[in-house]
Amino acid sequence: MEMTTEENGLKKGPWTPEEDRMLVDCIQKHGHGSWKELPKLAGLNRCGKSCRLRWTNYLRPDIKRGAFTDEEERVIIDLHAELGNKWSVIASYLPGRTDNEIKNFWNTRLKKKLLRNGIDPDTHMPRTHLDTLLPVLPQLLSYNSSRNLTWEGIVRSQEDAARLAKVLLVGNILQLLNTGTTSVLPPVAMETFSPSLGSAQVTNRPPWDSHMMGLQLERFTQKPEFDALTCQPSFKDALRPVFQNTMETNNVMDINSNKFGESSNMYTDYEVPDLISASPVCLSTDQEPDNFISLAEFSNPPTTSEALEDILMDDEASNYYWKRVLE
DNA sequence: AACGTAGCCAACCGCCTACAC
DNA sequence: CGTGTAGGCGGTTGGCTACGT
Repeated sequence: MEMTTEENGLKKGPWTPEEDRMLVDCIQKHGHGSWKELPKLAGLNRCGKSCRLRWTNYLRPDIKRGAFTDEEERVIIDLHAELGNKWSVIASYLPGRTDNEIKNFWNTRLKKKLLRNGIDPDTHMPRTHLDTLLPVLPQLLSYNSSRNLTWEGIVRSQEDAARLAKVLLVGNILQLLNTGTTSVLPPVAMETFSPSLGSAQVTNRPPWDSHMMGLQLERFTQKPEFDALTCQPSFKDALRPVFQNTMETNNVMDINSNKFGESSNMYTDYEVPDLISASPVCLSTDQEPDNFISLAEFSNPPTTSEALEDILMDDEASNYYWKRVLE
């Protein structure tokens, strides 16, 4: 690898084992009180900043090497949802991991994983339905066009479309209640609709990771009786029965508490699922990518998407709640 | 075998903040 | 209070490697 040298004569680029040894020796002898003075003390032709970075990100004895565990992954996702790109703060919750390492892990893997799961990595909220549906549109089209649709099939597709519209609307209502903005992706797996849509090999997941779902529900339940935007009675009353069970059974983070991270089990109370397969018919076990999760994982513990499914699948209940919502 | 591409990660860059003077 | 400097932080780059064509 080519060695680069700055105009001031200081070396840049990758560190050699010899340089590493000199730096470690020096810090063990003298500590690193002044990073500016350290290179001279160590006999290194590097700037203090470079030495500090090398030490903190690579040579420090308490650095934890190796792949991130699932637990660490969950912590990072949840902390990022709370803190954003505060890598140094996030690193403080993960002993032995550096901010740089976490940042790289986030940018190269977690971000993509969340995107695949339909979650916007910046907001930790579901991506827009267009973002989500467009990638699978060709599959949906090719699947349906590959069949000779009978009238029954056509009607079925219409039903699918109606169900999809309902899901989108529920998602938008939820987001409106929570953030005052709309545009949200369909929060349930495609197989919810019908086999005609469910056969598409699409990366589905619950609408939000469990943690965020907890926040959503918490906010949801703490909404004032009247909607702040419309000064009308909130939709929550109409929807509350649907979520009651979920709210009672799920552990949710107390967003009013500043004790984030103090609970020893707060990261084990829920799972951040990966992806679920769109259709057991379509995907055999050995075909499933490792980032897919089973439907069983998806449905336990109960989530809002289950509640949504209840709305959608139970026609009587559906009619009742939708009547309430639309009134 | 050669080439192209994507993923990964160490290291650098530039900006911000705290602090000393 | 203004200025200079060191340290810290997040964003970005560039090289290495693995994999696909």
